[in-house]
Amino acid sequence: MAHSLATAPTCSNCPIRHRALCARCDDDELEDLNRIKFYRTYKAGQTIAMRGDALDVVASVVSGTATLERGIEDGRTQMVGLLLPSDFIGRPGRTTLQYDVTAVSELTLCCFARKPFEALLIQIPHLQERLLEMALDELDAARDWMLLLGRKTAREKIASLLMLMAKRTMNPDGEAMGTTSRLELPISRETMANFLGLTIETVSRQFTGLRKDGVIGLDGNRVVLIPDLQDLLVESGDDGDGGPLI
Amino acid sequence: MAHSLATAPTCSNCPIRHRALCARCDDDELEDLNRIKFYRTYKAGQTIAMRGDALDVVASVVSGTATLERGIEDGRTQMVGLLLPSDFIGRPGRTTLQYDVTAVSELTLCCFARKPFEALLIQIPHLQERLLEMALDELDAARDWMLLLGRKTAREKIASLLMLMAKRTMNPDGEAMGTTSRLELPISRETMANFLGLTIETVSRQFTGLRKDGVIGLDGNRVVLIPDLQDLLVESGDDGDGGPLI
DNA sequence: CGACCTATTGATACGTATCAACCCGAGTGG
DNA sequence: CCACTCGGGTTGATACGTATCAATAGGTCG
Repeated sequence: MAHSLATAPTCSNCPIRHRALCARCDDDELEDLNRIKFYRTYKAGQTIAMRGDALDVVASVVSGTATLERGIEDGRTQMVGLLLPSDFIGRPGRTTLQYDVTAVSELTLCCFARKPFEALLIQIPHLQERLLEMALDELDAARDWMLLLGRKTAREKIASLLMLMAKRTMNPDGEAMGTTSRLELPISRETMANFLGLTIETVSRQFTGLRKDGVIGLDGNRVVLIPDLQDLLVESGDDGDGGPLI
Repeated sequence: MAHSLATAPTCSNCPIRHRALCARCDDDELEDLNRIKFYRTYKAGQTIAMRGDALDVVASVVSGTATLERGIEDGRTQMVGLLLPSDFIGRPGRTTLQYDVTAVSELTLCCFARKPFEALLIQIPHLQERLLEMALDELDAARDWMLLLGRKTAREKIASLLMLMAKRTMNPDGEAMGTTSRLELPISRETMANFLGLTIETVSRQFTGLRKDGVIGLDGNRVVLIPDLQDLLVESGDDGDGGPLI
């Protein structure tokens, strides 16, 4: 299971201080959170919690990547969320978990017991405001994903996923047009397939298709080279105007 | 465009008083909301707002049905939300709309100008709490829909949609097992197709398939008879345990 | 009555799933 | 050091499900 970190970093130099749940909190409020927080770490591939489990802690992702998944009996599963640093796990007012949560890389969580957390939520409006904002952002992302799942072709799905990761990974204006971007994939082909509502084989075929057409280059299994982001954007089926896929 | 109601009903006998945004508000808080609210009505088929429009009002659905849709240039569209009475339109802190909103039946909205609404949101914690709860519920619904779009067959999709509507429409324990349930569809085949990520033809074929197999009966285009809800549940691919699709 | 809209049904095409073989790099143990 | 295995990935042949194109039916409205 999870083991605690040797030393608990302080909130003030926390890497997700300004993007996570606590983004709007002032120093006093941060101190309230600090008193009840504790860390947990997980290894890649480890199950964090399963659907139906009692939900007695909520947490923020500090570092690493986790997935939210939903499945049916016969084995089919669909990923419904990708949790990156600063994302939040759990929901106040609900006592059981709705999804399977899995670490896909080494993962560190900043945890709070649910009861005291809910108390703080009432006490600190900044917390509630930020949580609302984050929930609405996730809702937008989920809805964009619905368009992808319902209406896009396999090739468009892959291109969309690559665009999504590229936008999140790369420095905002780092790679200008003309420059080849280098994208390190944080997830396996199987995870991508679950994310996109495809099979592993189809994912693999689309990768080779995009490579043969010169849209991307491959350097091993986990590195994608993107000569021209605009080309990839066209393949994704999205229009440029701050379209879907935040 | 929209025309105002002749008389503005009072909040206290509002049909969505206890399920909408204002569910947790006490009488004083309700009065604050009441002062800034106004009604708008739309006809079936009418466009309420389009993606990119300035979002200067937010609203609750009082009666009728509306849809939230997202599209790509080439004409493909995917419905990302079905708005029923008590559901909320718009989000605080954002000034432009992300989706196309359309009335699919005669529709009445209880509207608030965004600015004064955001002020009330800070002033009335009950409002913020409820909005958070509703956003998280919608997020769960969106994620369940992702499983449907990504992994279910056409037949399962139709069965799931019918189960969803049946659960929302029928009185909780009204139709017990053994009784044939009667379900009036609020949406056309085309709307269903957009919702499920299918074409009209496929929707139609699945309806006749389910009918030939005795899972449902059809009485005209808009009425479905369900001899045994359990049979339909099996077809939907969901397990019984308070599964997906609220 | 004809025009029109929604829904149904049929024939066929196409995209992705499925089943199966193979490749490759990393461990592992003889 | 090499043979072995194992997991992840790629590639191929084929099946199946849904989209597409096209024609028809039924209802409503002018």
